[in-house]
Amino acid sequence: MKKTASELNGVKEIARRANVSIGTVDRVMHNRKGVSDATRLKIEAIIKELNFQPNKMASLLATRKNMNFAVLIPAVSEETDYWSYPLNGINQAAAETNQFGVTVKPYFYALDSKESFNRVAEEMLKDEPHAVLLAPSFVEDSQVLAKRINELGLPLAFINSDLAGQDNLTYIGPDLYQSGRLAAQLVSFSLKPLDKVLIINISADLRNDHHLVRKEHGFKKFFEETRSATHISTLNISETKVCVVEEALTRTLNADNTIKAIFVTNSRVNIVAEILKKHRRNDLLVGYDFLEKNIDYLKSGQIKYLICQRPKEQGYLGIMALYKHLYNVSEVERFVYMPIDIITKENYQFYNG
Amino acid sequence: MKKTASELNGVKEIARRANVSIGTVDRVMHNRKGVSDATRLKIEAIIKELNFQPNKMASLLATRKNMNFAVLIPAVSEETDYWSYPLNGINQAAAETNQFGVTVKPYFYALDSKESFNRVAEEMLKDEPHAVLLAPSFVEDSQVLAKRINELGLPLAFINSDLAGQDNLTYIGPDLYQSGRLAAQLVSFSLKPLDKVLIINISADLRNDHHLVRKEHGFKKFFEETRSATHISTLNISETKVCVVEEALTRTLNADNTIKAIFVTNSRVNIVAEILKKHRRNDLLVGYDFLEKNIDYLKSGQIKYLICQRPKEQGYLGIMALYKHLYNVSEVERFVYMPIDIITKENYQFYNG
DNA sequence: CTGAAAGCGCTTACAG
DNA sequence: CTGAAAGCGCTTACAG
Repeated sequence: MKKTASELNGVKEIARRANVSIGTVDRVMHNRKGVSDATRLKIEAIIKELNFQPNKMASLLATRKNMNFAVLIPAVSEETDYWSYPLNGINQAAAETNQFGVTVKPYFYALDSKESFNRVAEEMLKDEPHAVLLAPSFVEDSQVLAKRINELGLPLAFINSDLAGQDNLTYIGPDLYQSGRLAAQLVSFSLKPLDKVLIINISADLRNDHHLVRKEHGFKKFFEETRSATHISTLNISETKVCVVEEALTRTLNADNTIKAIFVTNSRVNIVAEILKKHRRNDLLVGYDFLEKNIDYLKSGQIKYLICQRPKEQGYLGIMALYKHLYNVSEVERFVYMPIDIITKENYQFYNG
Repeated sequence: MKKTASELNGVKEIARRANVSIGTVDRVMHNRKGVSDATRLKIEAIIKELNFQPNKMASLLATRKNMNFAVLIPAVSEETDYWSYPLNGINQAAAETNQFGVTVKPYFYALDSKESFNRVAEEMLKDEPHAVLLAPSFVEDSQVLAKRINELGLPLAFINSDLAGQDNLTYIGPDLYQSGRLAAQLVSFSLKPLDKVLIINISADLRNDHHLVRKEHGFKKFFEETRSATHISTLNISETKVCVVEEALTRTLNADNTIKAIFVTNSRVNIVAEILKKHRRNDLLVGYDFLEKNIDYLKSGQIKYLICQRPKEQGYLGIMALYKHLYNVSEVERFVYMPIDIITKENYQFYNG
């Protein structure tokens, strides 16, 4: 059944009105060269007049576009299953974009090894992806990598932590300062007048872990601004072994028995929980991340609050950002800050990570 | 450029292997009748062997499927902008599914009028939608409507509150009992030994507002289970006017000056906040929902915690569920419980509603 | 019960 | 610089 001229759809209708072939319309739509200014202008005017949006599905079908996205993130380790959550989100996005020809390939590096990071990055680049999702660790090495990716003209999305001065498409992750403030507020709600607060930073590489510093800063700032007289001290521990943490922590707690609340600036809060439990203490303990170990202590009451920043959603949104950019679905925001979630014993069941 | 026989794609390859035409393959794929058992079996075997998934985009393009989804939700009112959040989510989903031929049309009813609910429902049915997203109010009227929608064979998704015994595709919303428990836990973290707690239910239709009952129940249960000696009383107020609430509240608070914490079981917590502010009280106040008025009192410190259940995401997921079902994208879960979010002065900025 | 052909709306060589 | 034709993978009448 033929259509009357006036009810043609899409490119055909435009071609009819402009008195050209659909091939030429296509050329103008995609700013390809080889079209006279006169026809180009004429066609552009008609496109504008009709507010024409090309049919994405037809276009995808005709191009049989196939894109592979590389994902460079830490491997799930013995110590932490944190990275399984972003990976879940990434896989979900992969499943949803698969029908549009997207293939997602993850490359895992060891969180404690620069060598592994660089080796795996090389591997990834060799596979010539069309876009990269990166969780940057090792600031300098990540910067070098980001530069190379930029030079290749590939869209680059960061999750989990940002890298200043890079030409990346988007950053999707937490606002660390504000999460520290939130932790402080939660502590403040339960604190009695003379209680003291202890901040604990646990990291094998304290100097380079600017994450912890930003959280600590937010935490302290909250108490400053509320003109609280609460005494706050900081304990830095540069090893992640339980016995080392235990020794340092015990010494500190024994020296001052008015410490009633403890803020651990990362997911290692479970180490502190284990120690407090052993010593039958019941301090107000606040830490980070929806890890199995941490949830266990949440259930037992040893940890009161966990602060989480939707790691799964970060992964999901990271892939979707690349997809939306490359398939012209919509504009992508340069900064996407995750909501800061508070998890307790009474709501962890419904949290998806 | 012709392909060699062995690298045909999709239906063509299957047709070639089965020695039939692609039309017949299509019939089998969609379980249409008019195919001999022999050919059907042969084709099904090949489909299985190849693990063949038809190309969605091609299929969509060929069918030029156009679907209109009806959305029946309360209108945003003077009193509350709550329903603007689900609507945002719905609009976002509408934008994303639009390219697949989905049109979403919202129908708004007045939250306080059964008559309006039923009138607007009729309007909606007259437009003959292909699927319905419903936020049920007025239990009985909603049940009647749900039955009719079922009889029409239309997929039906509920958001915000469930309706028992209906043949709906999915329910996406909160677990009210658990949110009450969470409120109790938050209160308990700040409570001193002899402090008393007041629960306030404010609703023009207290008897039918089973929402409030479930939250209250969860709240009390938490204290029971933790074998707390905390005294908890309930104040029911069947009018939503500030002066009425003020009178009842003032009387209660004057009668017992050991009340230090107040749990308002719905979004009307801002009314209580206003009154407490006027009386220069600083009780620990916990309530529901990310409304502008509530956020204002969160900022001023009058409200300590707001419990929210992602209204925007409920709307978004509701539309996506209908879409996934009708376009065979994936299975839809029968129950989707939202995470229970805790909002305070220090994290509301990053909450999207 | 089955096949051949036209079509969905866009893209891509190819020819001129 | 431009057009005609074939094709993406699936669906839909129509004919037999």
